[in-house]
Amino acid sequence: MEPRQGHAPIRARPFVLLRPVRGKERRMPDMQEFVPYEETLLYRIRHSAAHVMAQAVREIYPDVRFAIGPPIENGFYYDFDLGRDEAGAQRHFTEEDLEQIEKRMREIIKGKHRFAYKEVSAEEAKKLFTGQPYKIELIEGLERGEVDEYGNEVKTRPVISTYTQDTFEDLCRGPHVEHTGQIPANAFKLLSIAGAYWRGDENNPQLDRLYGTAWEKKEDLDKYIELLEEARKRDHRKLGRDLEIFIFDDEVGPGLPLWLPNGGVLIEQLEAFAKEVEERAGYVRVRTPHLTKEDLFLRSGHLPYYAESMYPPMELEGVRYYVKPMNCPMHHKIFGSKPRSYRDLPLRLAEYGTCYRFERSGELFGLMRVRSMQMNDAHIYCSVEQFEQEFMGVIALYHQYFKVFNIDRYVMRFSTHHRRGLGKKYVNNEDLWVQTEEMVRRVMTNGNVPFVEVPDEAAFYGPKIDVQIWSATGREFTLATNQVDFAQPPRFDLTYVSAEGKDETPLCIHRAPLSTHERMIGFLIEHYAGAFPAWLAPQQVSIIPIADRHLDYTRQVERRLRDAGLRAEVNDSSDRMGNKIRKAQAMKIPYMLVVGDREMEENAVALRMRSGEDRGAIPVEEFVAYATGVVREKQYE
RNA sequence: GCCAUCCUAGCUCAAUUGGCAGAGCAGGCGCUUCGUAAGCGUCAGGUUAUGGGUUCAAGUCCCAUGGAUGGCUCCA
Repeated sequence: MEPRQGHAPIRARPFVLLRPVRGKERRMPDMQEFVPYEETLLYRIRHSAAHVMAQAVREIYPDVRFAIGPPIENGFYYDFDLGRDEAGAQRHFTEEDLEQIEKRMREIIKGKHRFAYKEVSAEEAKKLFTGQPYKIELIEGLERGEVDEYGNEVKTRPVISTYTQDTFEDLCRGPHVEHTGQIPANAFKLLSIAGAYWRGDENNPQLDRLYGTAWEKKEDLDKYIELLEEARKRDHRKLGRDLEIFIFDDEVGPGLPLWLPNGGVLIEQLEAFAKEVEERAGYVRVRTPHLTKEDLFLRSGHLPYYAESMYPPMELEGVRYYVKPMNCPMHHKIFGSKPRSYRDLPLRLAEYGTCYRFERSGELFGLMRVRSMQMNDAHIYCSVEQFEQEFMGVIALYHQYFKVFNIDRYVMRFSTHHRRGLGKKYVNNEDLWVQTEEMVRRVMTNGNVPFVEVPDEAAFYGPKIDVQIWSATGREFTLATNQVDFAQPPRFDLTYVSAEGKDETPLCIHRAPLSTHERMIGFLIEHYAGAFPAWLAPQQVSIIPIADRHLDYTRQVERRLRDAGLRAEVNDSSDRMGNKIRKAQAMKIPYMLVVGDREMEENAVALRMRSGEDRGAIPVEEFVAYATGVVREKQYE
């Protein structure tokens, strides 16, 4: 996969990058780059552009109230509260405002106004920002020395400072460029208007956020715009439709994908692969229903924590049933279905389970975030002594899969609990949290697996290792997950008899290395830009007769390839050869076999690769051996 | 769910800003039988997302609903 961005200095230290500041700030780290973003010129340019934008906004909306305006990856934003109009309705920016603001920003830049730094006392600061409630709140936070502008805790009491350029003074710790003239007037652009909650809390008022991008020079801006366009072409939502992999239908409902035949092939191939790998790794397959009684989810502890993301229950003969949002409780039931001995452990129950989760409408995102999904799920029941080996076994599976898919742009995130969530987001047993987290930390460290630790991202029943990936358009998702569960086995009274003849409670590892079909395929479409390796490609071979007299022969070739297990089809349309090739290319079919008089004569086919490479005529049997080999070995050409 | 924007044929997009809904690609049919990314012709395809309103007249203006997109929030 191409680096998403190779030309901009970005934050390098994962701990800085992935600090839990939410949203856009989290990004794929580039391990090659060691200059902290905060220390780059680009950071100053973007930060300064945000201030200039704020000044321009105030000139249009004099009674605007300012929130915060930091540099971010690729640009900057500023949050504003435009107040209410005469009718009492909240005012918002319009598209025309954007143009006007951008124009005004260029004028301010031309003025070469100095950015003047000033330290102030909290008292002075509050006086300076009279009538600016958000700034006052920030100052009070700084005064108490508790939180920074994002609401994150800080250790030391910071200095309160302001920067002034031209007529505009803003609460700010910098740094900035020396004067507005150092912001390249032709290398920035305002991008969009968005709503954003004050301090990222949906219970707070929603502000108007203006996003902009800024670069050191125009060519960088142009490159960035081009990059965005390239990303759009790679977007699985576009490719999914063009390549006829899946659709969404209004009448079916949002977040409920319909898999077209091509998508069906992808699913079948992934499942066959998973089955093969899991069987070798000692998993056994189970199958469980889509529905269960409410009691099961009360027992598992899901209902009190996650009822909001579950579809509402249906009541039948006085009993409430839920569509399952996960498979674990049923697997627990299978574990508990008979007495277990330590000799049964580890027991690895696998199922590509079909789950339904109610995601709020605005949270849906193509295949990456859906309401119906099929998980590459399994639950491993093991003793504490077996934990390390089992946990590492799962990490090894990840690596095995990722190697086959050539996935290398990811971050393993160690998601731990946070004290403030105990009893709410998390099972209330801090000792067990600390203990299992230490266990995972040790296992990962011993196994030499790089990871970043992020507090307050755990599952409600235990810590986990998530594999974080980025969509073509830059959104972060958890692809695979490997979770420790110390809470559910006791809730289900799961036990096994130890060698000493005592009842012990097993640990449970929840794992989904291949994610869900939805997210995995969404990711793979973008990862391969639709050009799947042959083993996954919905159609592997397009057989192209040059003229109708070659039709019979191509049908024989088709028969031979299908017998060999290849997904091949003759293009028998009245198109000319060139157009048949063009259509096969558009569908990103790995192999095109052109057949004319010469090939027919020699029982051969002329092999054209998806890359455009012409490999010339080869015997049919040679192609069969070659293609089946590539498929068998899951090679990516 | 919240804020903003958008919704015209399967896809990509037009329609002189309130005055006869159109093109390319894709599809059907016919002709063409061709050597590595677009052969020619022809036909069909639409209650302009849905419902209501304003108007002599609505794809265009207003309201509601649905869906999508960019963010925010959320993400077991």
